[in-house]
Amino acid sequence: MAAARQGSQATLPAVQVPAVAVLVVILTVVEDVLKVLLVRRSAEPFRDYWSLPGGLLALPEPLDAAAVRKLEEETGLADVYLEQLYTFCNLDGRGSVAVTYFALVHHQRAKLARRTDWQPAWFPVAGLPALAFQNNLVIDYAVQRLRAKLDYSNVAYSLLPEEFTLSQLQRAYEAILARPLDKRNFRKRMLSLGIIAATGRRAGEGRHRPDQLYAFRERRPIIF
Amino acid sequence: MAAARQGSQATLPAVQVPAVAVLVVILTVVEDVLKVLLVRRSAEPFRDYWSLPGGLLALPEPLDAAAVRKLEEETGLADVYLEQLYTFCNLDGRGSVAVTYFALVHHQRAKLARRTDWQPAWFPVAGLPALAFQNNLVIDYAVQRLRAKLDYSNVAYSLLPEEFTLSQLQRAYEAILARPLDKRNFRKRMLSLGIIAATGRRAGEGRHRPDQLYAFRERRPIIF
DNA sequence: GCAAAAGTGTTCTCTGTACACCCATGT
DNA sequence: ACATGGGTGTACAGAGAACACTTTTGC
Repeated sequence: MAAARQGSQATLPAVQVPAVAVLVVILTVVEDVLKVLLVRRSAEPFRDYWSLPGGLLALPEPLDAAAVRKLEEETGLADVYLEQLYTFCNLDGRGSVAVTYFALVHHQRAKLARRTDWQPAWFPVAGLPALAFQNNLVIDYAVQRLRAKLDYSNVAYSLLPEEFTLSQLQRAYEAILARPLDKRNFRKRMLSLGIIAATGRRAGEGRHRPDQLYAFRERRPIIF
Repeated sequence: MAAARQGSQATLPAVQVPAVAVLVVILTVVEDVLKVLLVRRSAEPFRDYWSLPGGLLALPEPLDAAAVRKLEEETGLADVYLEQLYTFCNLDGRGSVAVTYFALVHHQRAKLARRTDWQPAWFPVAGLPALAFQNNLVIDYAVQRLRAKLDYSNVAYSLLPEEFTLSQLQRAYEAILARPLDKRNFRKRMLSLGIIAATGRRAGEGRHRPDQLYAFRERRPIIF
């Protein structure tokens, strides 16, 4: 590979050295619907389009740190599941490199930034409008990855409150996978994996039998 | 994320805008040993250390194209399995972003570039010396990914010749996984997956019973 | 005939899936 | 009493893992 001749900065630096963007797909489940956090662009290009939160990487900040910071700026959260997703090329049609991440947050803990410009908001993943910079591609990829990961990891811990009922957990899974799950099989599997444990407390809400509360044994990523 | 103020290019461009490197982990199996292609560096930093082939991304070349080109430059091969691996940050201690790929080649088809400098060579993955730019990390990651993928995809097609025996295939799997496999279970699984088919020809080599030759039905990536 | 590698089946365990009814509470 | 959601068990099918001997060839 020819080294990018960085000595000759004068001529066309934007054409020789690609810009590096960091994008974060922040997902949550609100009322049994999988949603993604988007910000409304207040500048060109794509002014007034919605897009994923992110921006150009400025040294000396490391990639992961930039993703964590962006997540924190939009939601106020730092201690959530976050992983690198994929690195896209030329989403903007100008040769930039976009390193993408995806994060899972509990929507009640997330306090969305309040701004006059670049305001963030939650959007149902199903039925998104066309987004800036082909961000739809990135979101599809993130959802695909999340669906796969639900099956062999405990990442859902990052979507739910500390304590939750098995029904809540199941509804979160169903919202993400977009298909119904069998109640008995779901409970059997969750319990046999040993990743959750009953807390002993009960949630008595609604006019029905009160239900057992559970918590994840580990609030950090575990691969089965 | 603060936009990297690209207007002020004059001062310290190398500090503000990260360099983007593309690295390719080219793996093969030679005589039942998993090997990786490394090139001997002929310039600072890390002169005379071995490192993964790669270089800085120069626009307008897209990321994937750079990886394909690099692979072709080193091995002469273009039609092999190649996928993006992960994007590392700061492997060089100077804040660069390294987008890494991994490729699988059949070592007899690969014609290594012959040069006086930056000469490539195959190295057994087990027992590598310390490489330039923490490249050992990248190789470990690639091997991990390859091991996982063997289990649920047909990527091995890219490691073997057009026709091969089931014993050859099994030895390739064993070399990569670094553990012995049961012959009967291996054959049963490979055949029941329907990804390979007997060609009808036999390989009569050596002083033993001649064996059936097989070929992958599809020489392109398939996920089970 | 012997050395070398090819080829071949059965059993068991575990996991995933399909499936329907009773229970505890609030109103 | 009834409406609402919580909670529970069994049976079947398919996949993976363990395991040993016979066959065909070259020498």
